[in-house]
Order: sequence, then structure tokens, then C-alpha cells
Amino acid sequence: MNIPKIHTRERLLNAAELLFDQYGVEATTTRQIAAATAVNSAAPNFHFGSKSNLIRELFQRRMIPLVARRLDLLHTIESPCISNVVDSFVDPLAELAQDKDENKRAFLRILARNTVAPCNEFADLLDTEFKEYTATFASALGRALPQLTALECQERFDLSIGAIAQAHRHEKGLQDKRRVQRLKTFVIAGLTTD
Amino acid sequence: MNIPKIHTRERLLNAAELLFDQYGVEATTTRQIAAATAVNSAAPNFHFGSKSNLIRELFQRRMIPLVARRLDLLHTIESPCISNVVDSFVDPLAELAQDKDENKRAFLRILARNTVAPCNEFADLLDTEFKEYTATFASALGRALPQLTALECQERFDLSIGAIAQAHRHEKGLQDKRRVQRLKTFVIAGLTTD
DNA sequence: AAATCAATCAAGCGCTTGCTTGACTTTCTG
DNA sequence: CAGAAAGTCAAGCAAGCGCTTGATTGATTT
Repeated sequence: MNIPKIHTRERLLNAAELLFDQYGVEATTTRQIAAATAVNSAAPNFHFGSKSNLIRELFQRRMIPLVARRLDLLHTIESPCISNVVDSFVDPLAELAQDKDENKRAFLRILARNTVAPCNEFADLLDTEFKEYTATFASALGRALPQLTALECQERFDLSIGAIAQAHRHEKGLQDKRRVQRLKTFVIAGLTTD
Repeated sequence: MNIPKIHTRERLLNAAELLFDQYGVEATTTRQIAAATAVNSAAPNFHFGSKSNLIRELFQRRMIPLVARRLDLLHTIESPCISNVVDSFVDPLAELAQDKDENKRAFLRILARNTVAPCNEFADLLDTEFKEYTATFASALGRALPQLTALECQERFDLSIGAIAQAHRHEKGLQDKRRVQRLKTFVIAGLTTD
């Protein structure tokens, strides 16, 4: 037929994404996901093998492009000044927040929650798949803030991540471009103070 | 007897507190709590009526003194400068973090997680019992930052809360007094930047 | 036309959950 | 010291969980 069929697999991930946003990853059941997709309750397990695998794939589907975008921006920086590093980190988030796709915006809120209170699956992914990426960003920040010790730099990076996560909690988190700018202003002030 | 008996009720709350810290509020079962208290699995329900009531009481037990302490410090301020307001907010947290009572330190981490990803019971408490307190603090901050609009002020308060919550995620969050000072420096820089 | 295959389905498995029950034991009180 | 009240207990309930099963469907391949 002309209309390409959206495979059940993808529809399951989309439904799960909205439910994870609304109720949390752990509190959402595979039965809820199946019901929201209008398929049989065996479908999540058939397509993903387990709830854990579904969660992992849901995170990877958004995280891999997000991380690639961040690193891409980071590597096109010529002068390692702090605002460029912050832009590389925040702008890809803001792009998602301003996307018309409701699912991408839902994922941002899932990501924010799991930054401070990660589910097991996400914590594992950060420790394995995304470990190198995190280190790359931390060292870029270190080069942009040479006056800080490594400890202080790591500490302020953590605090910034906490503030950025908090900025996504409200429905319209970073949809407004001015709001993104105010977030950056806050974070840069905290990072560069002496 | 001479040694005053610590009632089961309190022992249940203490055990729950450590388990909530380790596994999260939702993921901890009443059976785990009962087992950790070395009582029958019916005890949590007998003493609290429901898991939700146990959770609410656990939060109130620590939050009420914490909030009282914050407001107390806030009201003894003579000059409404920003560092005094931040001290009023952060110092009571640091006092808990430096307490020898393991349970109080565990609660801090529970509180941090529930700041960004609140369970239903805690979200309800913030909306009802602690609504007035939150408003009091927001307006005190507004007076200390007269150059900001109400929106900007609320926004920066939120971001600060995110950063403060993040500071508690690691085992030794705010035990070190210098670390507390560095947190305040970060937050004040973000709040006062222009 | 026959065989193959991924996808879907209704049904239900074993297990855990929060909570209840009714009997027993301890503690308080008049 | 007797009786009431409070606390604890083993056992078990209904509901819900993730996941499995075996049959059925409807294209695609042979």
C-alpha cells in the first residue's frame, strides 16, 4: 500500500515513551504499553524479549543521536571558551524541546528524571555505552576552565547537570528560546565564578 | 525496664528510610521493610494503615523540622541579602548531611531524588502541607533579588534547587563543609548574575 | 498449490504485591 | 489480679506483574 506501515515495534516504543514520561519507567507496566499501542499484551515481550530490553532500546533510540549531536557541536568549536562548551551541551536538548514531535519532548522529561534518579537500565547504559562520551565532555569543560582544579570542575559540571535537568521538569521546559538563554546564563555564571 | 523501648512504629520508619534510600520509594516493598525491622509482614500495615501513609509519615518526620529550621533562620535575617537567604535554605541541609545519624543522611538522598522525580505521596505533601512555606521562601528570594522579575526569580530558584539536589546524590554529598561552601558559591553566582 | 515465516492473539503460568484475617501474647489499667 | 487494650504473629486473600505457550493469521517464497 501507499501509506508505509509503522511497525508495531516502533509504535510500542512511542507509547512507552509517553507512559514513561507520565508515570515513570518503573511504574509503567508492559500491559499498559501494549494497551496504549492497541496490541496484545504479549507484543512487548515478542518484540523486545524483556521489559529491560525495551527500556534500553527506548533510551538508545534518543540518546545515540543526542550524544552524536553534542559531540559534533563540541568538535566544531575552534576556541574552547566556556559558552561554546555549554552551547554544545544544551543546544541539542533545546532542539528536542522545540521539536514538534510530542515523543521527543516526552523523552526530555524522562531523561531529566533519570539524570537524578536513574532506573537500573539507564544507569547501566551510562556506565557502559556512554562512558567515553561523558569523559570527553568533562575534559572539554576542564580545558575551558583552566583556573579550576579537576575536582572543582567535575563538581560544578555535576551541579550544572542538576540545574539543567530541573529546567526540563515543567511541561514547557525549554520550548521558549529565551528560557534556554536564561538557563545558559545561570549555568555559565555558576561555572565561571571565582 | 531502664532502656526505653524504641517502638516498632519508629523502627519501621528507620528501616524504611534506609531502604528507600537504597532502592527508591516505589521499588521498596512493605515486606522488605518488615523483614529489615525483624517483625511480621503485617506490621507496616497495622501501624500505618497503608504503604502510602507510611511514606507520608516518613517524609513529614524529617520535613517538618527541616522546614521549621529554614524558616527560623530566614526570619532571623536582618538584611535580606542573597547570601543570607541561600544560607537559610542550604545550612539546614548541611546540618543533616553532617549528622552522625545515618538515617538523617539517608533521608537527604531520598529528598534529593524526590525533588526532581517525586513519588505521588511527596508531590501531594508539597502541594498541600508545604505550599505556604515554599511561597515564603520564594518571596524572600524576590526581596533579595529586586533587579529580577518574578518570573526570572522563580526560574532561578528552580534551577538552584536542581543543583542543590544534585549535590546530595553522592554518598558524601555535603559532609565536607568546604563542599557546602562551593555549592553556595555556585548557586549564588547563578542567582545574582546579570 | 504447498511451504515458510514473522506477527498477533487468547489464555494462563509462577510469582510478588499491598493488605486482611483471626488467633495468640504482651502490656496497661481500674 | 482480672479484663481490656495494644501489639504481634502465621497464614492467606485478590490483584497485578513479567513472561510463556500453542494456535492462528496473512503475506511471501518455493
